[in-house]
Amino acid sequence: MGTTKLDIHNENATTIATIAKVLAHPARVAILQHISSQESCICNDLVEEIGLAQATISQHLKVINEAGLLKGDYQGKRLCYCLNIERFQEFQEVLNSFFNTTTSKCC
Amino acid sequence: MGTTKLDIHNENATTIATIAKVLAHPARVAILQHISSQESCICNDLVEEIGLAQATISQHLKVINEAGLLKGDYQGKRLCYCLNIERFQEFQEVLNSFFNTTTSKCC
DNA sequence: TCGTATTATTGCAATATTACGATATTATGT
DNA sequence: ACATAATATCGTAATATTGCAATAATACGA
Repeated sequence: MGTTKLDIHNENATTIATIAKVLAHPARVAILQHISSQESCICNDLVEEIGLAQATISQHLKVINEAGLLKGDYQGKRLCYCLNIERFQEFQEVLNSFFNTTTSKCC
Repeated sequence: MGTTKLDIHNENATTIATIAKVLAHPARVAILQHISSQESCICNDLVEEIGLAQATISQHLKVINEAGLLKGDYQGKRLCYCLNIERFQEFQEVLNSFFNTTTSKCC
């Protein structure tokens, strides 16, 4: 008991849920916004900006990265994560497709 | 430890995360899709459709309802939940606003 | 190569979520 | 009011997520 029954749901619903899950934590949303606002992203800045421990930020970044939302590159001594805007737009399209095909014919 | 530090994040990020959280489970996405596809929604149908126990469906419905996504109304003997399309579109707008203001200037 | 600075990983603790059976509640028809 | 059908809530168990300190790994400059 307690395990999410991913297998019983249709692929579309699972895809949408997976995407939404990445955005389902304010720290990750804030990280994405911060990355977006910078020319380059330095984790240490994030620690100050978001107000969580370095280890926690690193974990959230991992989730974001595993979702394909980061393009990693090194800049000088510091690791630079950048937003994978193509993948990000893909997220937007999937969600918009869900919103646009979900209507109300009742009440 | 372990508690989500909601308070430290900006209101915007928290709003987006809260909305995303509702969609972050395939059962809830599937429920929304099913409600959308029907003229009326009966929980018992959902149990068959989604493949989860009645109690579990009821719990997910509660989450969806507390997010303001349902307009409840009774139809005969059976409780009829309908999609609150205005609120649903609000969700879409909030997420789109996030997507549209999050860009990439790096890499 | 060595020291330093930065990021990732590990280990652990606490809270949150998910799921379901059992039970309570509620609405409807008789 | 009573029986029935449908939905909500409670209690419990299991998994998932979040968070951080400590530690490991990595990149860079001297």
